Amino acid sequence: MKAQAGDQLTPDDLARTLDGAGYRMTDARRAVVGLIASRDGTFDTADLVADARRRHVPAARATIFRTLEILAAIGAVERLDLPNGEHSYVRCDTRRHHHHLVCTDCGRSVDLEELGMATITADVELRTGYVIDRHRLELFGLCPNCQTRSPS
Amino acid sequence: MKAQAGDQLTPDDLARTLDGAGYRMTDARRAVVGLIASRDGTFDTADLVADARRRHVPAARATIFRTLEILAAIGAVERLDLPNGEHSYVRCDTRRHHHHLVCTDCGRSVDLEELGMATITADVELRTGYVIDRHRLELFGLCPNCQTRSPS
DNA sequence: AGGTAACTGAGACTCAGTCTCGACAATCGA
DNA sequence: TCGATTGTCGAGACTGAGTCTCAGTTACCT
Repeated sequence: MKAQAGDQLTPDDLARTLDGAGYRMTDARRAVVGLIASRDGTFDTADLVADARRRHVPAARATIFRTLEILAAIGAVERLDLPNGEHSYVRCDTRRHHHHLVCTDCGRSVDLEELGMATITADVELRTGYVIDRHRLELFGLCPNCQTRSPS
Repeated sequence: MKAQAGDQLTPDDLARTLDGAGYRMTDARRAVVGLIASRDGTFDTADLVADARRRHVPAARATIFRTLEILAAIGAVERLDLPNGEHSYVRCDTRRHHHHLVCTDCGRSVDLEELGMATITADVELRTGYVIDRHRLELFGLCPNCQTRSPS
């Protein structure tokens, strides 16, 4: 795993993206972005709220929700639905269309581009007559680390 | 689409399945199954609760939640996460592994089997070292009906 | 520097989903 | 057929994620 927090979603990288999308760069948003950047794998809003309190970061609960919404809108973060029904978020290391492969043990996630879904959706459109305009694909399993650690 | 309510999830078909899985067949469950059978496309718990009240069906809110949980466990129903973040359910017309193609307009859904995901997950396993044990794939678009009705 | 619209924090609010618990009923063995 | 057992039910309290409101603050444009 050489993907340290850093290739994406550094505070100033984000600042530029936010700015480009017409959002203001505020202390609170910088703070939330900082919290996310220091997170590894999937996280949920409760995690961030707890982090904020623990580290005395100035970001109220509502602000964390609002900021996540914006980050999701600009594709810096994505909302996942875990197999157990819970919601969580992941940082996205690319802004292009992609999918996530999530470790069900440690929550660490890998971005996957170009999985050949276009072929599949085209085929389904032919078979069903639907016009498909979006899909959700999430893969779950054990990362190499957790495979060795928990030999179940 | 010739899949009328009926090839699956008729009350007595369900009764057999429930029984086979060690669950009791009760009036309340029969009632909930009836509500679901008369539903078309995706629906959520609020829909069923409203249906139950309207039709004076004896099934309390908690019971509807509990029954849906069981039906999901035996694969008669599946929980979806709509693009807008809401949860909903669909009847499953097959008990085998499959995916859903949902119309974002009317909510009608088609079951899709065998989309070639095995190839994709095998490829991803090779590339990432993860062991993938489950995935979630949902397709969204407009059904043939809604395409002609809403030419947006 | 000043004006303005966007943003923030605090906390009230909503509502899906869960839990509790006493009453009830499906199933099984006799 | 009749209890006993144990799963299930209804009603309503409870929980917690997510939203909303509103008065005060702040980033940004000029």
